[in-house]
Amino acid sequence: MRQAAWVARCVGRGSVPHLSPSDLELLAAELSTVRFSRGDVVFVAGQMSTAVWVVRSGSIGLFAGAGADRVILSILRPGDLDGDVSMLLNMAQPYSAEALEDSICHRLDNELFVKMFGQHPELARRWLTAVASRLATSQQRLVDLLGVPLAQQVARVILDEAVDDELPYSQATVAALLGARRPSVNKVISDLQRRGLIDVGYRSIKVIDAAALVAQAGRQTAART
Amino acid sequence: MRQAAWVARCVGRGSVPHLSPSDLELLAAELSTVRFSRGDVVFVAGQMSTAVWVVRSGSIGLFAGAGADRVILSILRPGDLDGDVSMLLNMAQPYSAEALEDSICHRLDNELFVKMFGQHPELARRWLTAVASRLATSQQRLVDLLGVPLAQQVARVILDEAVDDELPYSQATVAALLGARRPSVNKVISDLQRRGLIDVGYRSIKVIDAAALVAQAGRQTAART
DNA sequence: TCACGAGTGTCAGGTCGCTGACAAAGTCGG
DNA sequence: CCGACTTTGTCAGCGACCTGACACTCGTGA
Repeated sequence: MRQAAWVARCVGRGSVPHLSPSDLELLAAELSTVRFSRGDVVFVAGQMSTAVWVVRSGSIGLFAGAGADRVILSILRPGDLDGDVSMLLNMAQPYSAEALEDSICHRLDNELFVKMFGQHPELARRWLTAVASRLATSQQRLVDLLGVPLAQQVARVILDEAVDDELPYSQATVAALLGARRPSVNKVISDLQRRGLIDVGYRSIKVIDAAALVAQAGRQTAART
Repeated sequence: MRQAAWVARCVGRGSVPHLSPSDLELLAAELSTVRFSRGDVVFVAGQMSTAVWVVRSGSIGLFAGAGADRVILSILRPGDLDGDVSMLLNMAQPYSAEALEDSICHRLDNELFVKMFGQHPELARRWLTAVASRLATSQQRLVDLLGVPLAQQVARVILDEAVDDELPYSQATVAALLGARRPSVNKVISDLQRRGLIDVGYRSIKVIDAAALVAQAGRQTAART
């Protein structure tokens, strides 16, 4: 029950509208909760999606490619959902999903998801907002990576992905986020540590001097013609 | 009138549902048509979006960054729409839009757009599909660019953006699509031409041997764990 | 039809990031 | 508390891509 309310809150972050008690019952009936340990696979690329996932805690990485060229498209955090797009477009999952930390997710069967959002326009609107927000994020990622030296890419990804000024991922994970190689990323990270901008631990990066990191990231504030 | 029907067809490509005659009247009342010459600016990054644009003909490039680091996030083609995301998220335009060819666009004021889609659920659903489709495309672009050698990136972009086996853009534009520099891209293109895969002209690339280009692009067919 | 701007072709030199490898340090289950 | 595994730190060599430049060709508008 409480889970259903939480899902309703999270779809379309920041918005406030609630579900009615009857909605909650409807949701809770089909809503299942699944725990994943770090490294567990949530779904695999190439399969048709049968359910929509909502992250409750932890973080889930979306992986594309294989072997050394495996790349992380995005990291899902609590409140994020996935599987809806490939369901909507009736396509196979274009990426695999894997827990980057011990995580808890909710699973909604496709049919239920569609029914729910078909019946409740204001919920559908928040869904639309959620998808739009992911699109904006994905495009921002393109801007952050295209034609930018690795030192800046690393700074940007640290700033973007850090929660409470901490990044609980291995440097190999950071490299996969950038489509770069671990030794190259390590060189940048070591340099940032020596300069006192971050603190590096085992599978952990902590932000010490956020302002300096922002300078390092060197984002354009405005894009002039 | 005919314009309004066209917009209804295009939102959410491939779907067939029509608007009712009254919808058409409603749309046509506020729908304006604007012509752009190559190089004309449609909207500028940093501004709040006041309207949603639908491309009727030609192509519109979405640019981020400034000067030599200007990068193309996406190329809008007939049927594509833009401006809706930043309206929905109530944010400033994160990129500028500029005509890459002589183009014709339709403009819908935000208010009308919201009203239309609020009143017509099946239209709203196709809008959702359109946004989801753009998200999938944006993510595919990340996969196509991250950690991939330039020779493959160029082949992929030619295959993806070509219409009728032709790409009517300058090599500088192709370079901006990749976040790479023109001389580097030119080297790859010259090589492809020498090998007979493409034909290069003034502001034009034609695909000759699509199969060989696909091989050159070297995309992973499936992503294994 | 001529001049100018836009686009293409090319190059030498420099730098950045990759390759492949190895040692050292941290973590965790048994 | 030990051994296996994961993660970090580092390096030399190399290749890919960038920098900045210049000549040449193609359109286009006066």
